[in-house]
Amino acid sequence: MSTRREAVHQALTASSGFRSAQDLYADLRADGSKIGLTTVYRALQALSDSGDVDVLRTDEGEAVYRACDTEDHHHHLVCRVCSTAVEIEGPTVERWTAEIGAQHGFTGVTHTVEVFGTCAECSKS
Amino acid sequence: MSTRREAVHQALTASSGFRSAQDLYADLRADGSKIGLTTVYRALQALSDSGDVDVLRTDEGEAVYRACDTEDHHHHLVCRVCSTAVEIEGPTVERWTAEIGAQHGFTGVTHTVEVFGTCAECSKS
DNA sequence: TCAAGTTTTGACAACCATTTTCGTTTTCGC
DNA sequence: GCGAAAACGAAAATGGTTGTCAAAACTTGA
Repeated sequence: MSTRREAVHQALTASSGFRSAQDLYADLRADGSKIGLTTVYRALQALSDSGDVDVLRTDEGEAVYRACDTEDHHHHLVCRVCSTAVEIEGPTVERWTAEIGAQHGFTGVTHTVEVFGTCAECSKS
Repeated sequence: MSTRREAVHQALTASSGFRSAQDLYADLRADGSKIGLTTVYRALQALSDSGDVDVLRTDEGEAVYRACDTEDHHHHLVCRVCSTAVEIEGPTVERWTAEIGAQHGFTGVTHTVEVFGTCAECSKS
C-alpha cells in the first residue's frame, strides 16, 4: 500500500462517520499534505475495491466512505446530524430479505439496509 | 396536475421498474413529445415531493423513479437485469430497525431497505 | 552509483446528471 | 378576449467524479 493511499485510509479512520472524497481532501490539505484530489478519489476507489472501506450514497447522490472495523457483511446506524455511524449486524434482516427474494422467485438476492436517526449525543440539543 | 406532469407520470406508470429522468425524457421524445429535459426533472421533483413516485439512487449515483401502487411506506425487490420491481411490506424490518435504533439511543429513526436479485423471468437466460 | 523502465502523482480538462436562468408560451380567472 | 400567473424549454452554470498526460518518485539491473 502506497503512502498516499495509507494517508487517505488514515484520514478516514480518524473519523467515526462517513466522509466524502471532498471532505477527506480538505482534511488532508488542512493537515499540510500536498495530495491531489484525483489521488484521493483513486485511493478511495482502490480501498473500496479491496473491501477495506464501505461506500454508500447520500440522498444527494454523493459517495461517502467509512473505514469499518469488520470486513464482514454488516449495516450501519448513522446519525443524520454528526454522521457518526455504528456498525450493526442482524440475522433477522438477512433471513427476511432472503425469504422475500425466494417468495418471488428471485435468484442471487442481495440487499442494502441503512438505518438513520439522531444519536444520543446530538439528541440533547 | 398539468398535462406535462401527467405525461411524465404516465410514462413512468407504463414501466414496472425504476427509470431515470434521462430514460423518461428519451421515451417521451421517442413518442413524439416535444417536452424538454428540464420539465421532466421538474415533474419528477414535484411528483416525488407529493409522494406520488418513489425515488432511489443507483450505485452510480443516478436518481431513478417509480410510480408505486401504494403511497404507504414500503420497500422494493428489484431485478438487477430488467429493473422490474415488486413492492414489498414487512413488519419484520420495521420492528427490527426501530429496535436497533432504540438500543443505541437514537431518536427519529428511519431506514432505507432495498432488495436486489434476478427475477424469475431473467433467471431463465 | 547510475540510467532506463515502471508506477504513482497531481494539475487540468472532460463528463454527465442535475439545477438555474431567463425569455417565451400557455393556462386560467374574469 | 385580456392580463396576471404559472409552466415551458433552450442554453448556460454547477458540482461531483473520471480521464488525460506530463512530471516526479521509486525499482531494477548492471
